[in-house]
Amino acid sequence: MKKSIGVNKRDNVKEFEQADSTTVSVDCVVFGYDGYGLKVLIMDCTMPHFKGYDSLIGELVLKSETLDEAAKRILQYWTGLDNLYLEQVKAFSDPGRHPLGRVISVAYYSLVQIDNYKIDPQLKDRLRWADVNELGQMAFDHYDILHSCLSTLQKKIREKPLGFSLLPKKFTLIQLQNLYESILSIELDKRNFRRKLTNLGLLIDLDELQQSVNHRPAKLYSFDFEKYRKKKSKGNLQFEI
Amino acid sequence: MKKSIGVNKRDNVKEFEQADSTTVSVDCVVFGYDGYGLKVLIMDCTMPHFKGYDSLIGELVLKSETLDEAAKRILQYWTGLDNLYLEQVKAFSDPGRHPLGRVISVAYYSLVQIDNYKIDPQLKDRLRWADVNELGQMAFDHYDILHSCLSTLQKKIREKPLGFSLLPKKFTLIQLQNLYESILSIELDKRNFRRKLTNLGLLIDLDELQQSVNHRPAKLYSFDFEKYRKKKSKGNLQFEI
DNA sequence: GTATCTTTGTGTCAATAAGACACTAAGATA
DNA sequence: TATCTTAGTGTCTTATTGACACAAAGATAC
Repeated sequence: MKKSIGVNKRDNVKEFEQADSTTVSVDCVVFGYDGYGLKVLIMDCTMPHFKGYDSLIGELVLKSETLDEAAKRILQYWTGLDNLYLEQVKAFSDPGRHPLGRVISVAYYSLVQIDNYKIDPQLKDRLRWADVNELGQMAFDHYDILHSCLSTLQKKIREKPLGFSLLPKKFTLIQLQNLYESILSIELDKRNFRRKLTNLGLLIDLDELQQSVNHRPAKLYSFDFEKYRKKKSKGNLQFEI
Repeated sequence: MKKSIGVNKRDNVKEFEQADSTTVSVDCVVFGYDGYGLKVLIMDCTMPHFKGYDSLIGELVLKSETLDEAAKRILQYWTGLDNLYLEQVKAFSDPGRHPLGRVISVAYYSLVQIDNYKIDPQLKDRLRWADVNELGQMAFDHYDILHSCLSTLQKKIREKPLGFSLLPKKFTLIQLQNLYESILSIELDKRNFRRKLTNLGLLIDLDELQQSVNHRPAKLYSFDFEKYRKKKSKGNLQFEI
């Protein structure tokens, strides 16, 4: 092995200027939950190579912005929503992943309260909520990106209170349980689940009942984000489901 | 909000061709453990802006390779080592992070058995093992990158058998415990730690004793990676420390 | 070869957490 | 008022975690 130069490229300003340059994009997996299953916001791809294929929401990154800022901008543009939970997952970099040339894409996922959100009418022929399990082949490597984000979500939702970003502010314990069951594809015991949740001490009992159901209405709760932050900063908390 | 175009940039070939392009690099946090503390392989930065600063091992990414390939190439170049544990952590993208222009850097960390590895004599005036805690200001945003990788390591080492990639193939239980204690900055109970490890059933008792210690020598073990893979694929395993 | 030194290696009990399990209570509707 | 549907609750068993102290093995010095 030769160390012929003894400097790495970064050290060398000239080599830097001649460096391979790349296009960078952000692709965003927008998850939503409608009470029945986990949904993803899917776009109809119009690019010639993948015309008609399902794709994620994504755009190229500008030189002047961070990736987080790009992801926020893209979400704002396509959903009109702001202040969503947003997390970087992984960079995808197969040189052949984009038919027009080298594009490295950084994947994010984000969580939306699906009930509070209506797809912009101007975009409604290009955007739809798809069931996670219904999606097969997609444009680019978006299927891989989606499933990579899904496994990250499955892991993180057990360690952090992400589930509450997918539910309405007021929710029932059964809705919460169903959410976990459908995201994790497991069954949970109702009583043990409730014991765990109430022992956490982070749910606020709103003393309100569910409306317009044709059976016994369930009690409504909300999640105490403030208390969660406090407990977490004091270090005496491990949220785990 | 205007949806004036109704297509995102990716769909549009012309816009793609005019897109902002970026330089992408990989920075690698190479962790090692010498029996006393967690070490990082540090390079002496020669770039004018950061002359003499500590930096991580990094290079620009080529157009023809994936990020994983770039990371492997960089590690191979600087350490001569191959087949190291390697994991992508996060992309760093502050537009001002590199003084020569826009460079997005993707951080990796990797694990080295420090005893099996000698720094190439040709590089030994530029490379050194530094104690994680001794490092302060570094070139670029490498201090942030280092600590981001460190927290990922701290989390992952409790869920996956990464510790064994930092130890010699034959190790004692006390070495293993010390490793966990110094990476996690916690104290562990000797008996409880051993109970947990032996209950995992993944250690091979080599029926050998430590050599050249001036006290009672400890028994040597090795980790049964094969059994780990089997158990993991059958799903009846949660490695957790 | 005996004494001393250093580090290794081991077991139990109490407290806490997790898992399994079935019926009554509440409100809606006919 | 009866019936339907879903909500909400408690106990027992088993598994896991945490706290804790001393004898055993080999190295070394005399």
